[in-house]
Amino acid sequence: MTGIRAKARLETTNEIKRLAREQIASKGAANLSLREIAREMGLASSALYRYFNSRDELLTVLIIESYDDIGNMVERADSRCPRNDLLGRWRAVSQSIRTWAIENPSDYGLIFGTPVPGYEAPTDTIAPALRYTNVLLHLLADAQTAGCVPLIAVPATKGISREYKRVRANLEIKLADEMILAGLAAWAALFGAISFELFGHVDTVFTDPEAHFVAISEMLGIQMLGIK
Amino acid sequence: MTGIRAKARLETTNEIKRLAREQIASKGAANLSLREIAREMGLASSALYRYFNSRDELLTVLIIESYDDIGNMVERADSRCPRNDLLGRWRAVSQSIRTWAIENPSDYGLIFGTPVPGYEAPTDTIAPALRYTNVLLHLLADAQTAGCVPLIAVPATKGISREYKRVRANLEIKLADEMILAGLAAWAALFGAISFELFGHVDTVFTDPEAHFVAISEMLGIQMLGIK
DNA sequence: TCTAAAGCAAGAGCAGTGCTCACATTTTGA
DNA sequence: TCAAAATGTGAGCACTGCTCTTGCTTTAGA
Repeated sequence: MTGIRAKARLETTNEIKRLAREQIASKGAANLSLREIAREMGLASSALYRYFNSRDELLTVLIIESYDDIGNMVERADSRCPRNDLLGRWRAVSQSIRTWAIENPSDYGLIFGTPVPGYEAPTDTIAPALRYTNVLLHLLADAQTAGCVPLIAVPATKGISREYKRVRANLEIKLADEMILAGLAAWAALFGAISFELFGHVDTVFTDPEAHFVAISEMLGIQMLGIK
Repeated sequence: MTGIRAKARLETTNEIKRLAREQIASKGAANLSLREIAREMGLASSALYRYFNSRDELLTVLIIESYDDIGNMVERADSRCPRNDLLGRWRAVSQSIRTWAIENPSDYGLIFGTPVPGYEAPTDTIAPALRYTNVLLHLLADAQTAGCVPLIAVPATKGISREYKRVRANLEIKLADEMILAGLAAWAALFGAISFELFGHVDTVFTDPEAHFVAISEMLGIQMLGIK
């Protein structure tokens, strides 16, 4: 039997992660201190290295868990809506992304903020990071199937059709040019708005950032799904 | 005469800032090390504190300079256009922001990326941070005066009119609700698109990110200025 | 059941960080 | 000329991540 020790190891590992999350929430990911965790647990700092090889490894584990978290969240938000209620699905998806971002600001910063030079996100993070994007892609595909046409057409600029042909090839979903443009623009606006809010560029302007976010999301949905 | 010393002080200050920018570009703002700067300059680390009271103060100065830099750029781009060529001004403004971001990626990251943990932006940064935003605001005001109405109206969501009333009061420019929403949404989309491009979220998809950016900007201009 | 191996914890130690302070030295301006 | 202000030094404090040796305890196999 691998009894006592295995169980203790699991508990210790979880306790480390729990305290790490607490620290990240209160003082930011960059100020995560292994020594402080050890102190709080009544351990020698060196003992932690039996459980995580480095500070970065601990961070990576937490990040992956978060990615799966947002993936789950977005997928569930989407699937709770009737499949033909496209605007409702868009609302649910955009709202769930913002909620997650606000609840996990440091994770959001790690994913969508300034890349840390030298820190290479391990390949383990790529797959979970794509889950929420796929939700949008399927939403766009369903919209196109339902006959939706974005309100604003693709402006005639050189090179665009060639670029979007490449996108279509990569994505394996045959989206029209205007749908690609509308989708990417909405995506950019969504994360732009969240970044502004989270990184403190609008906090002097708004008292109720959620109301503003909802309005933006609403507008994007109308444009993207071609609702008049 | 305040000769030799004043000149030397200016040179030393500039050298510190130069090396700091170098470090930020290569290792990220979070890993900016005053001791390393001192080492590279052949100074005692304590000597740097004659020029900047703290690491945070150095960061603040760099941030303010960056804000002024982008502010200048955007203001000049705008002023080079005929005042009544609204779409032309929007094109110039959005294009100049992207250009600046690409030419100064680490400065862009410093301002619009993940905030440096523990760093609290002092009030000195507010004024320069508003310069580039004011350009957009005046553009919106001119558009409204010219009779432009955004293509997509404000969706009826609770709290929005109250929020935008506050915005109007703060900004001293009487913009209609739909103009505020359209402007802020365009603003968010712009910086969202640039962040995606700069922080490496689309580099596997596009070979010509500029073409895509122009298309987005074009679409936003049409929506915002109500061009049919 | 006894024993060798593997797992775990401790504590000293290294190299790094921001920052302070007492102390010299140099330049300035009255 | 001479005191005051500006500048640079080096030691030192409290903190960090991480390594390594040492000793103890649980585990698994003969």
